[in-house]
Amino acid sequence: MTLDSIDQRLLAALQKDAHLTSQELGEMLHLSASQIGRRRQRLEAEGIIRHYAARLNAHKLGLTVQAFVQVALKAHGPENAKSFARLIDSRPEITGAWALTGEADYLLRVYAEDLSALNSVIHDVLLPHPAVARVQSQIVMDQLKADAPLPV
Amino acid sequence: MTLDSIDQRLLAALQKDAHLTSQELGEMLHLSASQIGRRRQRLEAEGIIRHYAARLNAHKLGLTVQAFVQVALKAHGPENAKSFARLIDSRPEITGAWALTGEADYLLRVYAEDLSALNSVIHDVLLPHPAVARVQSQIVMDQLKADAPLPV
DNA sequence: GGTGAAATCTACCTAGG
DNA sequence: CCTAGGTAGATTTCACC
Repeated sequence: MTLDSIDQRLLAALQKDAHLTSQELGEMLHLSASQIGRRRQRLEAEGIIRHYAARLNAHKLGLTVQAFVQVALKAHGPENAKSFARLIDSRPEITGAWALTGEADYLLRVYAEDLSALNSVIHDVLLPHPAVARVQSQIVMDQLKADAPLPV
Repeated sequence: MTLDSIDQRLLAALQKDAHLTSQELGEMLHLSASQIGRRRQRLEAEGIIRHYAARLNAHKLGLTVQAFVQVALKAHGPENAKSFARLIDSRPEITGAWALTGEADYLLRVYAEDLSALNSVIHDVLLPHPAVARVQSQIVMDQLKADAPLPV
């Protein structure tokens, strides 16, 4: 359960490149490949490593517009919240959604092919939903850092 | 360069689980393992697949607080922006940073062990920086969706 | 689309503190 | 008793056909 310094460096390395072999990791961390494999299995079994994922280049997929959308709901009841959560789940272009403290209820991270597609998400998906009171979107002009590894 | 339906399903699958073997993917997509391997290599070479990364459980790492911080800079010059970008780069607890249209200049995604650690980032890291005019933080109360796969 | 050599993973075994 | 290192069989990848 407790992570020693080798676990921490192992997690840092696997967050940068999940395809590093136990051999390579062993050389980096001065440990045998078999021990690396055992530690990795333990970290997976404990759920500290949730899964391994391919990271794609959004621009090369044609997703040239990225935006954050703040959404306020009409009433703060569990009914509205559940209905809104189902909407979020159903839209693949919404890749992140968080309930926040403060004035706006939710923050959404949205990818779109162009500005018109982004506006379509706002006007044809979010605003027509009965639980949604108002939305405000801000377009990403520059991405200084994105989905960086968690500090370990 | 252009993606057919198999490429799209391949990318969707690899975003969910980067450790799927060519054999398994071939069975899912009704294609031979060698063809899957070739397509994967092509997608990597074209940069559509940027890399493979382990995804960790923030809570199990002790990072129980997550927040979004809006930052306004004092002046809109390249000097201030560069200096601020260096600050962002140097802080591992800031895992995302975007320059946005609208009133606030930047949106930061921050992980911290507790509220006091989050406040330390705001008061000891961000506010003392000469380029920073003001910050406003909103804590994540509920994560409906996080780092979902890109739509392909 | 298929094949085979090389690399990799994983379960098991042994040694040392 | 727990952690580290080594080994063999099964699996996977990848260059070639």
